[in-house]
Parts: sequence; structure tokens; C-alpha cells
Amino acid sequence: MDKDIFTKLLRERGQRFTKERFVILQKALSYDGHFDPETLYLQIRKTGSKASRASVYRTLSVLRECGVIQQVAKTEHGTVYERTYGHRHHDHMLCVQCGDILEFYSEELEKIQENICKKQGFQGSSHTLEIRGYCKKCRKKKK
Amino acid sequence: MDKDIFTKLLRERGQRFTKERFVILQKALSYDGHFDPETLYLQIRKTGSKASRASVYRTLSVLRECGVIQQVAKTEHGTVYERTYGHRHHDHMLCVQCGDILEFYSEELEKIQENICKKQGFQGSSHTLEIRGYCKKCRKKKK
DNA sequence: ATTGTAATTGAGACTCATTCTCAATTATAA
DNA sequence: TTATAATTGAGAATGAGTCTCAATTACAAT
Repeated sequence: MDKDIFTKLLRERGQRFTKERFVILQKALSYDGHFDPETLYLQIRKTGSKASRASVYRTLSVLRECGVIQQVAKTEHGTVYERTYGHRHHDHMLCVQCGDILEFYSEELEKIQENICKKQGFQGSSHTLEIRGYCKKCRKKKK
Repeated sequence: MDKDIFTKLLRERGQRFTKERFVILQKALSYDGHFDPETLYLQIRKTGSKASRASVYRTLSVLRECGVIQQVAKTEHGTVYERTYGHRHHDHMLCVQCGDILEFYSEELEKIQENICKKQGFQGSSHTLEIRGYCKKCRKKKK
């Protein structure tokens, strides 16, 4: 994401562009998969750039509110994020036998969720759907 | 749940039946909806029974491993549980602001998931759907 | 470019859920 | 009843995340 776009995003929120925020943005977008605040913070330090832990947490909140990244889960080890930008949303099927994870996407499923949210006056920003069961291969093995 | 069944459950895990564990079990099963460890702990104290916070946390872990209760979510305000038995399946909306959890159920949603599984040759046995976002109240506050 | 001012930063104090420690207690098999 | 291994509880420790506030900085106005 470009400096100018980011600046504009911040402006709309009455916030200022700072080096720290930009460093954090870039690092957050650099991850293809999941990441957590602490890892991001440590990697920023390692690369010589500077941004405090406090700023990392503050900026990640901003980025989430802007829809640039999203919270994937809260685990025992903290919050997990992933970038939204340039990432197609998908859900997961998890085979409890072999541990295989299949990704899938259903427009229909997304639409229905939107409708449900609308009905309840809930503003959904992300979701996690995990279907657990047995994949094709393991079903055959069971027989 | 009965004392003997519980004892048996513990035995299978090489664990002992204790008053504390039983008090915690009973209290956990007494909630129709969601509950959290701290609330459960305080209510146990209030009713004159005794069980330390440490035991509450330890026992809730055991109960989750046994499938008696399940983790509904981890929020900024802690872990939320609900009992598994005698509970119709439903999905959750989690307000990332206030931590409120709304339950919902959609036949349509369930059907579509079945179809998706069928197409992929996947035998689904359970699923978790969590929609994260802002509830009605918090949406108003944001404005 | 300079200045005024409000936003931002960082270090570390703080909070709060949860886990750990370990001596005292207790369930259970022998 | 006894031996012993599991369990308990009080409070210390941990760790993610937030808060405080003085110093710094972005940026609009001049």
C-alpha cells in the first residue's frame, strides 16, 4: 500500500501520518499469512527501524478499523491478524483424522451471513467458519 | 450430570473425584447460557461452597477436554464457556468492542454448508462460525 | 520558513486473566 | 490403617495489552 493512500486513510480519521505508523503498516502488509503484534514489534526492532510496542498495538487497531488487516483469532498466546488487502476471504474444512485443511469459498454463504447481521443490527467485519469432519481420503480409509 | 458419571470420567483420565471439582462441575452445568471463570468462581464463594480460583481454572480445562463444556470465545474480557449437553447448535456473533456475544441459528446456513461438504466429498461432523464486528449498541457509540 | 498547537510517541507503570509454585491436605489402592 | 500420588489454595509470577505523561513532531496558519 502506498504512502499517499495511507495518509489519506488517516486524514479521513483526523489522524496524522508518521514514520512509525508507516513502518508498522509496511511490516503488517509484508506477511502473507498470520502474524501477531509481538512478532511484528520484534521484527521492526531487528531491522533497525523504530516503533514502540505501544505504537504497534495502537497502529494495528487503526489498521483493523480501516479494514487493512483483520483479527483472525484470539488464542492463549495473543491476538492473530492477517492482512485483508490482496487476500481473498475463504473458510476452512479441517479433517480431524489427517489434519488436512481445505479452503473453500461460497458467495451464497457470505450473502446469508450479511443478511443475518443486518437483521440483528450487527456490523460484521470478519468471520471465521471452520467445518470439522473427515476428508474424502479418510472417509475411504474408514470403510 | 451425576456424581458417578463424573467420577468415571475422571477415572478414565487417571484423576480423582474431589468436592471442589464436583462443585465446579455443578455450577458450570447450572448456566443455561454463557459463563466465564471469574463469575463462576465468585458465585461459588457466595453460595458458601469453597474452591479456589486456581481450581476453577484447572477444572474448567478438564471439563472442556471431556466435552462437558466448550469454549465459546476468547474476548478482551476473558474466556467464555457454555455447556455442551442439552444445547442446540448455534453460531455466534462477537462484538469486538464490548465483548458481547449474540447467538443465532440459520437453517439456510446449515443446509448450504451440507451442500458444500457434499460437493467436496467431505463428511462434516461439526462446525464453528464466529462473526466478529460491532453490535448495535457499540455502533451507535462509535458515531 | 516560523510558529502555535494538537496529535503522537515511547518508556515503563499498570491492569487483569490466567498459570505456576509448593507446602499442606486428601483420595484411593494396598 | 497406611503409603503415596494427586489435589488444593494462597499468593507470586507471567504475559498480553492498555494507560500515563512529558517530550517530540506533523502540519495548518501565518
